[in-house]
Amino acid sequence: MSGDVATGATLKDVAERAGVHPGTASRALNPLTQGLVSEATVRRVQAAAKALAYRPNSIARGLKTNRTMTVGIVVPDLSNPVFAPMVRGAAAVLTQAGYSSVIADTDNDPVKEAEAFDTLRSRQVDGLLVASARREDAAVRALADAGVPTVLLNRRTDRTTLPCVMGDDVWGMEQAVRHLRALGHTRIGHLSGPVTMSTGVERARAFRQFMLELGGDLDPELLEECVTYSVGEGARTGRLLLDRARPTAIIAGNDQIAVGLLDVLEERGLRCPEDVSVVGYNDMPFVDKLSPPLTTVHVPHSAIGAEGSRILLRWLRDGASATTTLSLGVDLVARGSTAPVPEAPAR
Amino acid sequence: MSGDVATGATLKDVAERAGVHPGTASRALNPLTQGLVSEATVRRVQAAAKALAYRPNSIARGLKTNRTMTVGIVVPDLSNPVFAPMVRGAAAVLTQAGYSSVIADTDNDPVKEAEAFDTLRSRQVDGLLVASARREDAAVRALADAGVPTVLLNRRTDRTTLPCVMGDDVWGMEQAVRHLRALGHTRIGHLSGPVTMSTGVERARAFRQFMLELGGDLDPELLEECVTYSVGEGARTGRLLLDRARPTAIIAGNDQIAVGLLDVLEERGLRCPEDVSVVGYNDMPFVDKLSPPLTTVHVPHSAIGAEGSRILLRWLRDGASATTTLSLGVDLVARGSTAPVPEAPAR
DNA sequence: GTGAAAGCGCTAACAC
DNA sequence: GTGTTAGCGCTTTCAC
Repeated sequence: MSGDVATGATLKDVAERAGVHPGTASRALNPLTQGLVSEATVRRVQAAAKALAYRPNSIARGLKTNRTMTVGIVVPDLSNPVFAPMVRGAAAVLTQAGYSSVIADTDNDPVKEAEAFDTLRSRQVDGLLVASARREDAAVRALADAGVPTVLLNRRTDRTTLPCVMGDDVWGMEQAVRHLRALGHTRIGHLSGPVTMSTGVERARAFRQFMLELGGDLDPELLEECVTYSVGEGARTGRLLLDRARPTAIIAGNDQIAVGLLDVLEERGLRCPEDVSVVGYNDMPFVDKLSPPLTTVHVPHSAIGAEGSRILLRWLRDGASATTTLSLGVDLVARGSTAPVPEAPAR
Repeated sequence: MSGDVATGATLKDVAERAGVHPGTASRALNPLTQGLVSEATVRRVQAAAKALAYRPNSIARGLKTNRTMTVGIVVPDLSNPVFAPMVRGAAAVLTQAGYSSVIADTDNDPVKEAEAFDTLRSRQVDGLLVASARREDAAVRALADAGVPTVLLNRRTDRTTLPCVMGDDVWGMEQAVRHLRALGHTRIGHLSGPVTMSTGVERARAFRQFMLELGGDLDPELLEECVTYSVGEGARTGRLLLDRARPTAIIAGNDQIAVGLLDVLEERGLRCPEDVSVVGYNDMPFVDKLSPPLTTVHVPHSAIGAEGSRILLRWLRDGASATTTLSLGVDLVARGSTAPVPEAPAR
């Protein structure tokens, strides 16, 4: 018998046992070509396959068909609560369609990202789901130029024709500003995300737009930029902002930044929401359990992964991309960290 | 030229361009066999490879060498903050060693777990990292029987010889009980994890052991079992426990359960930690920001993934498992949810 | 030091 | 309906 225990029986073994040619066995086992084979043979082959615990070697199949039924998923940081659900949503759809998911974590490092693309292409993945794109991303551009089926998740590159699925940042920010304006706030600060990422600039741009439209104070003093999406940066920029301005409310670029800001507020003896209202972005797990529970914009991360996968699957099936940018709906979730503007100015 | 844009040049193309035989090109490109080829040829081949942006087809290599340099990682739920860092830690070590990680999310479903194993073996993964094992797990047993290199993470099966890396549950629980006893608590409840999982029973067993050793009230009234590790189950069992007993402290099977319990405490008008102290388990991200900040046992999930990968890698290299069970150190992190036992009994 | 040739396990075009 | 054949891209004996 060929093949060791872990490797298992080969198609040739099955064919031999069923007394047919390997080609016939192949046809009998493949649902699509099964019709070309007599029913009796199909049964015999299937019985043999079962008896030998035959497990098709999909790698050999891939070599022949030039399709591996594998998709690469590239994320900047899997332990970030934003990306794990995205991967999960993607993997669920892909598995359903018979695809496997190869994961690569770039650790927010452009070099590692490029290496990941290389490795993944070496492995002949049929397509790529990329959540790690920066606005200027040579590696992603190379992917696009090479014609590798690729769908961007959550973040997009500037001037790219690659399909992209993301939360609707403009609508999310509109809801945030509207909510705060409705509570009477005009002095609203913004701790924006990194300018190197589309989410950072697009939310910041939308912030300015709606402050203008909805009549808030568009004071440059109230704007601060985080270098990364992190608690530490939220604290750093929070201090900077509070040092020179007296906002009654602050919108953070994401929930981590908001958490850092909350720490700073406490450190300064400022109460949230009595003195300063805070709005986050993403609605990470358990931010509803913070004190105060965080008002934030809920983004359907799992759906982003799932929809991205569907677009990629369609691309793979039809052989052509649909250059869609899909903006998924987001919802402001009002919780305890926002309240009406205080009578007297803060501090 | 063979191969389309996305597929790229093949080894044959490189050989042609360098004016050598494909076999020679193969040797020239492989660091291990490079010595067999003249330096001049090596340079010519490398130049050709570079010029054609040659990307070795690792799937073809795998077919020949019977190694895919791929590891399957199976988790019950990637969006659970416990497993994402574990996968990340594993992937980092594996990538470093030249392996890719294929992820499978079983959604806590034994059927999906078995299917995942099947798919992964079909794909000829060289080994498996399994974090979804239940105590009785036929699929995992089949893996072990088949001799598939497999390392269990975080949870183990009963009577298995498979190597396993986990946090030291006994030591974690000892610290939890000791901490509470030191604060004067004797009426300590336990909302244990599912009995179907090793972590559930082992923590519960350790709880009983140390309550005995350290002189707590080992009253069956103070014990409750969760069916899943979830906020909902924490709330359900929390209500049950509080309905019939008056603990001054409760140790939860994990942080999610603790969060559910915290909700119930509030719903009953019981203050934490003044009336009831609460201890969680895992130290999920942001439980330090809860109100009160959760005292919990920190488990090094990322290290579990990393160490598990190292054991698997060694197995793959040496061709034999070392049947280790590696218990990684854990640390109780005392925060605001635990306090000295109140003078008057709770409620 | 390099070329020739076989073959990993499978599929697909072509016979019969 | 089923067998035959070729070959996916690579590695690896075996010659020379």
